[in-house]
Amino acid sequence: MPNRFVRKLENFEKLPKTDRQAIVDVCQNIRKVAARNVMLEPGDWSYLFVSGLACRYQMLEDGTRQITDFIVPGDLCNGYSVLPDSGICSLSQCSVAYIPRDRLAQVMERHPRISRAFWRLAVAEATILRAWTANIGGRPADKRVAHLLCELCHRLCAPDDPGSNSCTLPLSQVDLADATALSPVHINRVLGRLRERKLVGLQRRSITVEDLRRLMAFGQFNGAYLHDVGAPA
Amino acid sequence: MPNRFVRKLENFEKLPKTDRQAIVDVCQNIRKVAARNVMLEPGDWSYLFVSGLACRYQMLEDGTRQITDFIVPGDLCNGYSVLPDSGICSLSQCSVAYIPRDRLAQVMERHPRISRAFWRLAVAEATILRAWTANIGGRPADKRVAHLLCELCHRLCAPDDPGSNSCTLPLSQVDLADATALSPVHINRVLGRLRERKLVGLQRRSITVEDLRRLMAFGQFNGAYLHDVGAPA
DNA sequence: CGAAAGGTTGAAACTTCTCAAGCAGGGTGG
DNA sequence: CCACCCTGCTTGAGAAGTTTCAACCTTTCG
Repeated sequence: MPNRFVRKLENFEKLPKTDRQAIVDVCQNIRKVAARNVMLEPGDWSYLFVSGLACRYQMLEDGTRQITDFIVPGDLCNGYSVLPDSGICSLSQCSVAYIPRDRLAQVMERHPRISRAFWRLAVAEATILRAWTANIGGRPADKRVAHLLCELCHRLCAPDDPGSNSCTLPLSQVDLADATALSPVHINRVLGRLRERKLVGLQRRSITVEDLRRLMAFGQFNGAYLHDVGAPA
Repeated sequence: MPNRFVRKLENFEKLPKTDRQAIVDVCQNIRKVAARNVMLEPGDWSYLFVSGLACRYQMLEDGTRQITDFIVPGDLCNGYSVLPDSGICSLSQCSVAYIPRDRLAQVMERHPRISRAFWRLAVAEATILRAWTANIGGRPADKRVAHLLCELCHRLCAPDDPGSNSCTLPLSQVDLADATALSPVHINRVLGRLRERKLVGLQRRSITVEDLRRLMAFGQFNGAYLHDVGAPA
């Protein structure tokens, strides 16, 4: 199950078998979390997401919820940066490996390579966050939405079906609005236009990317910044 | 000189003297970079910023420049995430320690604690990036500008003068526009209003925060997310 | 001295938001 | 099984915030 995490780490740092095993060992305590559940980032546990989709968000002073990033299988959430008014919310049903904080520290102590891989991974994730900022700050609504959907497809769907040109995302329109910093009403209109062009399909609580390649062109999406994190094996 | 970096790392992980020394040793090759210089993130070097202010940016398809974060003394830029259309630009004169990539790898190999501290630091920086997203996505222009200025003051000025209530930032209005995702014209008007309220002062290529405490209240700034990185010793 | 860069100001245009009302589906209790 | 409610989606119209265009000014620099 945590293979995907190991695979991701090995994008950065080839790990000897003992290191890989150490990671697998530490990920035994897996639990299911229902969709639409707020998961407080706890002080003593780290989360390794095994399946499902979640998002990190921040509440602003005026009651707005800003989603700051999505969490996909193979992502590690260490509760170090617990802030008031921020949290993690599952969007679909997720399974999550709960890792005691001190065991993780122990593993890093004993396997320096893992520490370094963690660092590289964190740096790569920062690149994704910057692309998010650029997307929200710089692109008009329709391309912004398209770009975000493309990112999610790549991070979420690609590993299971590399050549896939379509992918269903468990997002409500309000979720998308909070992620793109647009109003739900506007999101609805933008999605309507994307649907007219047969780029996406809309369901009650999910959005299907029908033609990923054309959507990428439309949203000027270049996946280089994903740094192959989560790419097919 | 790199003391500030060590100090930052030790926010996360107490380092033995040998580790601290290893970092200092690796930071000997210091060069000056003039203001307004594009510094390509090179493949073989890491940069440790010692003094000055720089920014990371990303060019978008329509020619917009989006600044995604600021780089302050004590920040480490490892060129791993070199992307097309993104780069680093000095805003003031900077001094930068150039560190050969392989030496840094070596240091991490020999000093596992340093790797772990690097990881923690990268995670903390991600928190700052998320706050940036939330700021751009969620706040109206005036508060957004105020918030950004507050962040910069905290990261840039505080270490030198903890209790300071004012601080001069080497930013042109266009820089601020690119950082906040607002047009230069609008930035100009917003700054005009902040000046009327005696919150900031405007110079030709710099902005002075005159009353940081009031500006923080106005921009609803809570520095918790800075995670004490760069905080006074 | 001229040119370039940064800043200032006004007016019109545009994107996006808000408010408001209405519809559809899915689950629940009667 | 139906009525109901709740959530999520849809649509229209007016309002707001922000952008664009354009002109002009000021300072710096070559």
